[in-house]
Amino acid sequence: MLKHSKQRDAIKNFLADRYDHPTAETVYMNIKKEFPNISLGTVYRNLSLLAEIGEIQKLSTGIGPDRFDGNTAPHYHFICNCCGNVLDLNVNGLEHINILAAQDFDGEIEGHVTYFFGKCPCCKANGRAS
Amino acid sequence: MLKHSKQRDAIKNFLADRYDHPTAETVYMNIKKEFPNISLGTVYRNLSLLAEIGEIQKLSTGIGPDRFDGNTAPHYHFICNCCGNVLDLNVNGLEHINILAAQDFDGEIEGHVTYFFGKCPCCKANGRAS
DNA sequence: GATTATATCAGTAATAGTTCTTAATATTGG
DNA sequence: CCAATATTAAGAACTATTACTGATATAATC
Repeated sequence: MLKHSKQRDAIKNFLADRYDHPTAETVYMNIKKEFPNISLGTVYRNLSLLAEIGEIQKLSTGIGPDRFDGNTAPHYHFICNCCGNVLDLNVNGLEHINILAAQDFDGEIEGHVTYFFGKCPCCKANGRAS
Repeated sequence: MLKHSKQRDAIKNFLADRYDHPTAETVYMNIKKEFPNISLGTVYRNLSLLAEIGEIQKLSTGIGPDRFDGNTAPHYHFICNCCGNVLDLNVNGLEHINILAAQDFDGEIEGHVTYFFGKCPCCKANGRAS
């Protein structure tokens, strides 16, 4: 049974307003402005809980700490090899790749996770190296 | 300047013979049979080094520790939601998804990482739940 | 509204996975 | 063979995350 909590609300609302996929640490630092006594453990617990019930998305990019996304609409993510920023990426026509994957596979494909890597618009414009 | 090392060779050869994507810990346990004094740090350092120069692949699935794959030929990976095993998956027609991703994107897509999730053939056959 | 059950909390300790440091050893170019 | 230096083993340190604790907040029941 799930009880209401101000801390959890604040975490969810904070993520809903951002598009930069903050880490647990960043969420913690920011929620602290509103709840000076909140603990990092509470932030982690609620982020995990929210991700589990599908109200936020957890991004495990393999580079640094996990990141969180308040946007639950289906979309993909791009990670800049150069500056490390994580950007939203709308990619059409990728829905079918589960079917492609299932072609020669005896198990059951239920979903996939894809991260794109490269140079973000900013780093590309400034000629920075990957 | 890269010097030759027996330990690194052993790690690379070990991975070349396996198709189960072992973790650093598993590599360590096995190499220990041949080099009883090898240290876990050495295993980690060489795995990172080998991945960096492209002689093995590092898999950061977001679930548990990183895994390593001696097969450098392009292929995808499947993670069983049920038993956690990581399987190789050959998926045709996925080469173009970088182009799809680049469509509405001002940066530069250099690559992607995709993990498929679901029920492996074994868990499916045994009717296990995800 | 008071009572009760329990989910959540803050604070902190503990863990997992990985990287770093150090002094000794192994490899290679000259 | 010798000097230069990459690599090693051992263990400390570090980062990210989870677990434990007793206290507090929330919601259901009386």
